[in-house]
Amino acid sequence: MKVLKRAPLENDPVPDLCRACKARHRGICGALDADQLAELSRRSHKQVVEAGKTLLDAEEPTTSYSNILAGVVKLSKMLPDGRQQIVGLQFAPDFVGRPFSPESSLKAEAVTATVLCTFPRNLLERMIEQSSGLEHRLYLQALAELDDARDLLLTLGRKTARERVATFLLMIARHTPKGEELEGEAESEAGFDLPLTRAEIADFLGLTIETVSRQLTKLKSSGVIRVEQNRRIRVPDMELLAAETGD
Amino acid sequence: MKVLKRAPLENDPVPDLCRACKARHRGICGALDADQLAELSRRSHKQVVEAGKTLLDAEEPTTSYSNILAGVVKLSKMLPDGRQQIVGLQFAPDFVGRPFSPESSLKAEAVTATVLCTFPRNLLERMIEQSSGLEHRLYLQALAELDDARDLLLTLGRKTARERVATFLLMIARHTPKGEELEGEAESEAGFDLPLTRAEIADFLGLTIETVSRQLTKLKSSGVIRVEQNRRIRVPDMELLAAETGD
DNA sequence: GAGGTTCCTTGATCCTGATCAACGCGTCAA
DNA sequence: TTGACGCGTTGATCAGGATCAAGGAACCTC
Repeated sequence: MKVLKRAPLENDPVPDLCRACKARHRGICGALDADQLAELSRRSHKQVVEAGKTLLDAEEPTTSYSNILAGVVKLSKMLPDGRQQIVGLQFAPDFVGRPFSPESSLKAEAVTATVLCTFPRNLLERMIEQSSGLEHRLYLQALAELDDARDLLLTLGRKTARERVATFLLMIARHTPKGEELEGEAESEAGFDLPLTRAEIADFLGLTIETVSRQLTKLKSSGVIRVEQNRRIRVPDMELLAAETGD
Repeated sequence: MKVLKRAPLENDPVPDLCRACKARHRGICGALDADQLAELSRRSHKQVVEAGKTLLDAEEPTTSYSNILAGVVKLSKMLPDGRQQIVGLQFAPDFVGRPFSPESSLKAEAVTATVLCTFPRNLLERMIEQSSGLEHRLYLQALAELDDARDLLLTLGRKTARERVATFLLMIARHTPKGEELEGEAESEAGFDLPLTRAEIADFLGLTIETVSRQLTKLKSSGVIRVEQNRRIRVPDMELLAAETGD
């Protein structure tokens, strides 16, 4: 769990792997030179966190950032009276954090068991100043997150409950890596597991638990999806699901 | 309207002003060295566009970016059946464009008469490669836009119609520069003009025209705001308005 | 195996905001 | 002057999704 205090090896066979987590920080490591990578490796640590673990808290000073190696992280905002909205979902190999702001205005929380490589905030911000490649990677991710957020805005502002649920299912299907799909698929049937509970899906889509549940039931009886043991979804025909999203 | 073909002057008294629009591209020019600024100036042109003018179109290849010098620009997305959602509002001195994507997934349109300084897309993308300072400025703006988008997600996902309208009014109030406020204010009364029509406010808030109109009427009869000639809003007590936003 | 807890589904009812419709007002052109 | 048009308001009604309520299934712990 703690840092590997290994000195940088000039002849390291895999010089672009973080030595702490033994993985390539896609989007981070690739932009660093050997010295920077060595320093980042020294001050990173790999951790496996369980579902529900808070990574960043709103109104709390941020002390560390992470890269997601596996798992799903939700970003959420809350109103004083407790109403909650999930404003983003992040998957490997996303970077988790809000650079250049002493505190995040949102909460980042592991949705599933999640593998992270974590490093100090001020180290990253120093490296950004040194390495324009690093900032470029982060900029590209911010632009991608902005695109995602605006897609979700369209969903929340203008789509019906059924369209929202279909949009969500399609999004998760697209984030399920090939090879992690479920077995035993007839023809080109797609299958995946939902990483979120019904309550979380509701908080993502601006709906209630009951509405999410009912819309899933309706999509099931329309033959668009099959649902097995709550979390497991099968989609006989992706086109059919896509036709339900409204766009 | 067209470019000023002036050679860079070493002893220019205001070297950080774009020579085309005679303004500082806040967020852009400040990050450039003298040569870059000269080139940008040469290939920029200042233009005044009227309300409704499209700056960027969804699914169309992007050929130019702009800085807003004055006015308001809306970013919107549309569903095939015509439902529309405004996913962002931009004010001076924002940069308008989506770097590193050949085409935008959204439409950018002037909401009011707007003054722009416009330059070719590929020039900017080349300068980003040369100047890490420039990319840093753009990254900061993208992060700010991301924060805005996520605030709006909370509004669309979890707030009531009344809260949404109050949130919108407060946002416009905050974007009205001091000094451009309306005259004749008793005590610390705030006043401003709405840059958007009711239909645009509705598209921003995920509501209908009628609901926006009714909620404005209700805020008026509650004494939170006064409305003069449709577009002019006065807020006797900002705290009272803020208390209506839900956060 | 009893009871608790979490997660999910389903039914009944309610209510917020959408929809449909009419009208007022200002502007512009014929 | 007249009518058309854009913009906004208001009223009547409707409906989609929220709320309230109950219960089932899986998984704990004791």
